[in-house]
Amino acid sequence: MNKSEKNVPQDYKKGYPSPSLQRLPLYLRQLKLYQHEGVERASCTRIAQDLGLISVQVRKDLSMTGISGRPKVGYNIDELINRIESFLGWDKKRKAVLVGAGALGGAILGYAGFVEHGLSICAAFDVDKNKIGTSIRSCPVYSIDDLESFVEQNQIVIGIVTVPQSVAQLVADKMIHAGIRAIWNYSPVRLVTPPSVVCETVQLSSSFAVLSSKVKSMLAAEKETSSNSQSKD
Amino acid sequence: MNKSEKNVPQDYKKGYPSPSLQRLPLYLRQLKLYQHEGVERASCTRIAQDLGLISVQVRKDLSMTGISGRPKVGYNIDELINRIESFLGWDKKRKAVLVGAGALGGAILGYAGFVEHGLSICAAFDVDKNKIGTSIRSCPVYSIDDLESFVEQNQIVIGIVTVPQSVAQLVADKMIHAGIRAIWNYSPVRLVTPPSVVCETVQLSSSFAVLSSKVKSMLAAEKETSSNSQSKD
DNA sequence: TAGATTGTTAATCGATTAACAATC
DNA sequence: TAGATTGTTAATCGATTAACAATC
Repeated sequence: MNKSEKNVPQDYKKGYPSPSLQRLPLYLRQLKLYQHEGVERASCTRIAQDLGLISVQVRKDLSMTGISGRPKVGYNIDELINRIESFLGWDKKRKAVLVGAGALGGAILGYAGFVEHGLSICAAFDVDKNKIGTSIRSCPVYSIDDLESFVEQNQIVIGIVTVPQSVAQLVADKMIHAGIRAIWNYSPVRLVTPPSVVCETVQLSSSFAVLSSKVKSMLAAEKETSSNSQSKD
Repeated sequence: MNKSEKNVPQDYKKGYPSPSLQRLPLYLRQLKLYQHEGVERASCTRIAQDLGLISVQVRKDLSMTGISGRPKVGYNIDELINRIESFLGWDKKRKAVLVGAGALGGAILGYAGFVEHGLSICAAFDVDKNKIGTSIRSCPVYSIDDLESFVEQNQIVIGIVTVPQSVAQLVADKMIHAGIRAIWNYSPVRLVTPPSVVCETVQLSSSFAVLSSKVKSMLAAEKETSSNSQSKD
């Protein structure tokens, strides 16, 4: 086996359907609500109802995790939570660094939810001398020059990119060179990464595009209705 | 026509495919790069190549906007940019308010990209007395008690929810009551809204779930490879 | 003209949903 | 038992991709 990995396919295993993966956190949150209420079991019917989905979809999604439920009864909530968390690897701590200690970086550092999902952001890095040496939300901010040694010494797996787009690829390259294995990219740049490094990009504007389209359709529909039955090609 | 709107369907018009809508900002960004380079025309082949897509998909997506290109030549970049922007309504200013002036709210206020997309955040609202009266990124922060009158007086269309989940529905209700027509929800709560108010939720953890799954598959594949050909059911 | 490209219809693929047997 | 539910196979739906004619 050699390190230049020629035959690593884009999908390491077979890959699970992305829409299903994206729904898992929804289930997890809902199940924790039930747990908090002291409920012990949940059926797909109930989960689906509470999340505005249909039960067969919930069942199929949950089956990814290998859970097995009991007819008429449903799933054991504690077990289901454990299954989802271990399926996503959220039961294990994954060490991460964040590069770009601006407003967006600060928001991610401050979002407690990610900690619950096993994400442990050990340090932030920036070029701004006013930030270097300080702490943001009890996370130390270091110089970008120290990124490589920090990643190596602390066996960091995940790199979070929250820098301006002009330097996003540069930062990613530094991360890759330092031995990072996964990049969570909040910049709009399509990062180039080797096949041995996975990458997931959060497109902040894509959600706004969907909202904008809905708004436009809504306003258009209203205009049409108000100018009664006056059709316009 | 009465205000209780019984027959407003979830999809006002017919609704465009969400995956296509989400790709439009990618095209827009790439086209602006070309424009910046002084290029006048772009083909789908080129756009697709630069974005890691295939040309027929780009062509189909762009056709939503009603653009027409010239065989062998491609599309006029200026025109295409205009088409995409007007298709999404990004050529018009949409007034918005943001409720929850925390770290996430601050990041959204600071993200210049949204301004370019016609989003004009006129004011932020919070309950924290230390924040009320201040400005975040030159956006004034008011008391949540002033939300309703502000929305009415300034004809605000969009409400951005960046509050903790415990109060998300409460805030949404206030927005709806004040006359907001669209909610951009950054809380993990499934907000209940009347059919006359559109809502788009940004699930921050869904992207992390996808990344986590990729990481897990990657690590599993490596383990398998290192423990050579020792298959394990 | 030849060849690159657009625009569109048809085929394919993948995800969602329906149907139904098994089960507690 | 009857009925609600799980688990799974089949059908449907929608998005992607292939094929190809039209065009500059």
